[in-house]
Amino acid sequence: MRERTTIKDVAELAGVGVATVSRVLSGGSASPQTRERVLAAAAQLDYRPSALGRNLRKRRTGGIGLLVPDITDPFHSRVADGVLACAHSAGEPVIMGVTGDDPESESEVVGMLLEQGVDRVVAVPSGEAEPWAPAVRAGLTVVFAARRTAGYDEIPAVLADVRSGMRTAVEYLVGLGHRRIAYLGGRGQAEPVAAFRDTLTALNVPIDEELIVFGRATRDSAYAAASGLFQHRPDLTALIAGDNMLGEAAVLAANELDLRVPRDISLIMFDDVPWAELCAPPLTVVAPPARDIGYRATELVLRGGGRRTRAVRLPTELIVRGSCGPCR
Amino acid sequence: MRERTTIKDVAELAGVGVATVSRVLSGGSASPQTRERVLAAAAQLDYRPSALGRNLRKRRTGGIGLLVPDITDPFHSRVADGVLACAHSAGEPVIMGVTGDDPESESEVVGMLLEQGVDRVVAVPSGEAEPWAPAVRAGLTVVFAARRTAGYDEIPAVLADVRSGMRTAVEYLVGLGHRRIAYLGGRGQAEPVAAFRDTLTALNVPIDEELIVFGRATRDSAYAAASGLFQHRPDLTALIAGDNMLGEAAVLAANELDLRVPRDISLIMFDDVPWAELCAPPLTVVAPPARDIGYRATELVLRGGGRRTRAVRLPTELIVRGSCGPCR
DNA sequence: ATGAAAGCGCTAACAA
DNA sequence: TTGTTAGCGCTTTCAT
Repeated sequence: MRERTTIKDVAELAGVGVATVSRVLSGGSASPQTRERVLAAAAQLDYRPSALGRNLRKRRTGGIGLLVPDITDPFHSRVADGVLACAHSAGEPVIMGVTGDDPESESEVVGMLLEQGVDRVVAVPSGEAEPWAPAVRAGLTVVFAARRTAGYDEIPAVLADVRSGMRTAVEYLVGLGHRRIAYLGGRGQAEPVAAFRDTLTALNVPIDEELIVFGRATRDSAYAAASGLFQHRPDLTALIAGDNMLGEAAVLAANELDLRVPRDISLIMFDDVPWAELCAPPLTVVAPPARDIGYRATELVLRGGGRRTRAVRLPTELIVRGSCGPCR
Repeated sequence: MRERTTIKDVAELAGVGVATVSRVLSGGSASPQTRERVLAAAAQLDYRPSALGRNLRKRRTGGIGLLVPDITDPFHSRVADGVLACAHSAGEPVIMGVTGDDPESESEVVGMLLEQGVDRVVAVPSGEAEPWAPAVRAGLTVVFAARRTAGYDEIPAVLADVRSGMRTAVEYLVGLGHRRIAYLGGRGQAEPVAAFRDTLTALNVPIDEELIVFGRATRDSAYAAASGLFQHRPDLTALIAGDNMLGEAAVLAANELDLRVPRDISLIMFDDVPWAELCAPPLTVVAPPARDIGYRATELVLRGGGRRTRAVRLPTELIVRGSCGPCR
């Protein structure tokens, strides 16, 4: 790296003091003359103020931290995209880390963020509480996106309204005549299951515990769970997958077992992804506003976390395509 | 943000000078006694050295910049994942920005990186040259990933070996009896088209310029291009799509026009994505090692760009699934 | 082996 | 309006 141009160089070339340069560049008062000279010098030297020096001095690091379980997951990548977009328009750099949904790794990343002096972070948390202790102890502003973590109810969160999304989905299926509906969920997410149960109850459909199944956060585990469900319970007529990976597993398993969709089994997936339209038949989904979640979470963190905001819930949308049919 | 614990606090509590703390924490020499005391104090105060202070002092910002056109694109998200993984294991934070493949936006992001004092960047460039002028002028180490930009041949790049990938794909198709093969590419990518032409020539298949078509970087444009191709040239028997978005468009357009794959048209897509297996029929693809590209590019940038490395090409893999059949 | 002191590039008080 | 100066938290000579 070549020697960096500093404020001193600019001051020298412009024949003024460093403070004047600083003032001019941050829009402070200066005589038109001086301002001119400083600007010219800065331009000539291609000067860029060092965020390092500035932040050190201001005792606050700019920038916002972004933490997602897996950037290759289309849902999380859309959340990230929203965060990036908002941060960009606010002129804030974003420091990103992936956790793999592993609390240990999450701790590391939080530590890294702390070390970097980042004082605002948007995170899709693993759900474990411990990794966040150092962050709150250090007093940084965190906003959770898409999920929250038990024990930190005071940390604001921007979430999809899964309750209403689940209600819509289940009502749709029940309206089609289905009664033996399975829910294939991810681990550690209490809310969707609760909503699933509640809706069933509200509609007077008996809850069959065997039809509530969880996969861990790997493709194989998801596939195993879906496949197991289909094989053990051939009486099943509909399935709701809790995220796109689970949905993918369900489609794959159904294909593999020669189940016809929607004749043999109706499928609904939480999360809308490009391939949902490409499937045969195209998948009916509950679409969460992933990008908005990221965007709004970032707005919130930029505003300092919003004193009284606990959680904002963004509506989901049921997109009916071809994967659900009347109960056989 | 609460008052940060500084090296001074630790020194005070341990009853030593700040220099000693610094030394101990960075593995310098110290008497076992002192070391003990310092470590204890640091632990008690939950001290984390500020990267800000350190970097300012060392006159080099740690961290590596990452620049992709679109983080929601599965290819780029895998590249990003590779970068993140490598950076993580090297203990380097990554500052990320998206460009939307827009040179103007790219310039902005590069400027932001420069301002942050980042001195190493991995980028999937838009292809335009101007945005990179400030970066090379400032002397930062850049490594391109997946693409390069004309005019900056001295900047090392980690690429998929599209030439050989293209050769494999075309040979496979020709082996199946196809002769009217279309190529649907993205704008501004010269290499794949050239490889397409060369392979055709080498195999004595006449080149039909009408069958070489480009879409811009939007879904609509890609769809229009694919659809137009199918409609204007019903004699077409095979199509190669240059990336996953183009492939998606091709599948969609084929469905829409009731073309049966592979009976009416054989399809090969560059890039392997989860939905390729979900399609009916599953898509035959040329899989580029996206994650590796990111990983290797990061290794390279960490090594300082490798004095004499110009380009490293990683092999692709033809994955035969069900979207290609014998020529009708 | 350890501490004192000099900055790294910047901004904010304070003077002039 | 402008310049001088004192740090922000850290590492690194240079003495001790």
